[in-house]
Amino acid sequence: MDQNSLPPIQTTARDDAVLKALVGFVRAEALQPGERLPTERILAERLKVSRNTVREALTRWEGLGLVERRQGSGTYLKVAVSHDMLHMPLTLAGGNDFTSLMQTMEIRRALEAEAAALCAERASQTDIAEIAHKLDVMEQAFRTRDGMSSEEDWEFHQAIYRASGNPLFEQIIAAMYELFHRFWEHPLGVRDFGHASFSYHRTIYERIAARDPQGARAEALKLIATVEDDLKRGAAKLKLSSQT
Amino acid sequence: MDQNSLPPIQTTARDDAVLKALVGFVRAEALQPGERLPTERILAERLKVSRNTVREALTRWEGLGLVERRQGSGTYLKVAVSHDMLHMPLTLAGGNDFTSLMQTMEIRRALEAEAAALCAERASQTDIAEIAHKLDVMEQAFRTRDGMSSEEDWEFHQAIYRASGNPLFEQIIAAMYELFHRFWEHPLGVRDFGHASFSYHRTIYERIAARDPQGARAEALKLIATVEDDLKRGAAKLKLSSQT
DNA sequence: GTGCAGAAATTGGTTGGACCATTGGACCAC
DNA sequence: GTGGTCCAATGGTCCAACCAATTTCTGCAC
Repeated sequence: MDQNSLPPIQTTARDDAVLKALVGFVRAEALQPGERLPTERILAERLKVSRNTVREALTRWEGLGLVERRQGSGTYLKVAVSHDMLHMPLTLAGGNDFTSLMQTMEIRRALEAEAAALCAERASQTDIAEIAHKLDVMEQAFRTRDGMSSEEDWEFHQAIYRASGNPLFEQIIAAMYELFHRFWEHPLGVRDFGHASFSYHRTIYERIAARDPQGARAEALKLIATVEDDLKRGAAKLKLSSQT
Repeated sequence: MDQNSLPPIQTTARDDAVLKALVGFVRAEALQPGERLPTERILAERLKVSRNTVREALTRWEGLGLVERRQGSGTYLKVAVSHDMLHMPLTLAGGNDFTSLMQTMEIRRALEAEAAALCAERASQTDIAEIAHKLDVMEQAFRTRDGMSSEEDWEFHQAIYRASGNPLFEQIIAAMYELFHRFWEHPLGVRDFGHASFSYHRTIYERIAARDPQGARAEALKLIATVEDDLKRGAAKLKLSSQT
């Protein structure tokens, strides 16, 4: 017998109903990320539920990163929402040692290479222009500030993930990046980090623009390899003892 | 100056504090997944916060899938928690359709290949024996039940992820796999699925046992490719219209 | 008019208390 | 045993008020 043919009955789903209504509202008003949603009090009144229920629903959305709440200001949409969204919350048992750091780099290596290849296959001309622009900005920042271009660097990579046509790349690598940063800016410092990988950004871009998936993948792998080397060298220099 | 050395002061973070305390409680009591947490009323009293605040905190955990609430019964732990968890809520626009499924397959392709390669490099003899065992079980199940070996199949892959030495592979792919199943068992049915990919399991194992990272990666890619083909064919057969 | 300090309104965060709906066990009649 | 009934425990919802951060308005000094 198929278990799915007899799903458990849903007796109460107030807050789910609130979220559904909210999705409808966002659609109807064509709200964009960054815009403010109605007040909790207004929502409660309009939807004929208690403010408490509204808050539980919004808390869930906040936990999923869909909205941001600012006390005294309001609740703001962070990403586009739709009624057929699928949530896949994933919690990682992150460590703070060097081993964990290298583990995030292994994930990033796999995804970065694939994203670059897919991007070379599927990016539109607009996408490529956007990537080129981010590259220019990054190189400019790199020269004027001599190496301190982590923010612009990141934006360049994000543009590639977006152009890959698969939003999961950006989401997963962003999580890795956060884990990465927790460790990296602190014990290692930013110093001359990034010099070695600099030139590969342009070569990746060139392979993408040339519609060469395998080339893009190869260049991305080279870039990640230099980053990993930098990390290993930095960690060795600091005599980190956690690499068991 | 390092921004991390001067974190913004948290004047209100009651519910975060509640969750932190709860992590401590789970650790102290060595609670296992499936066990029941204290009641909301008790938590509120013990932590000297209002029950509403406790509820907001638990709502967040529930949204992240860490905990399950059953009215009239209690709140139950679903997964192991720790204080250095990293939450990575992934959101797919497009829900239950074929596009989302293919997007998860792209992620899996990237990670599966990397995991197989790392496994070939780093697996211990014990790991390899374990993988061989899972492979035998799977092949046995495949022959006796003629294709219905999804459970054993999955265990084989998990053994590889574990032997890669990086737990992130298993965690991330597991999330993808869950979505995969939700779609695959229901609209597509299990039918003759898996026949095409069957032989690659053994070839992957052979490359791993031979310590051949590139070979293992190549075989893993072939396996994923056949799975993707199967999915496309199955979806086409069902005349799914969501592949825009 | 301009600029700025302080008041007032707005908005999310928290509290405490009440009641409802579901669950699961205890108890009872048969 | 079987089936039902009752009851206490527990999560779900509601209300009304107040706190804290933010934004907006107001009015005064210049």
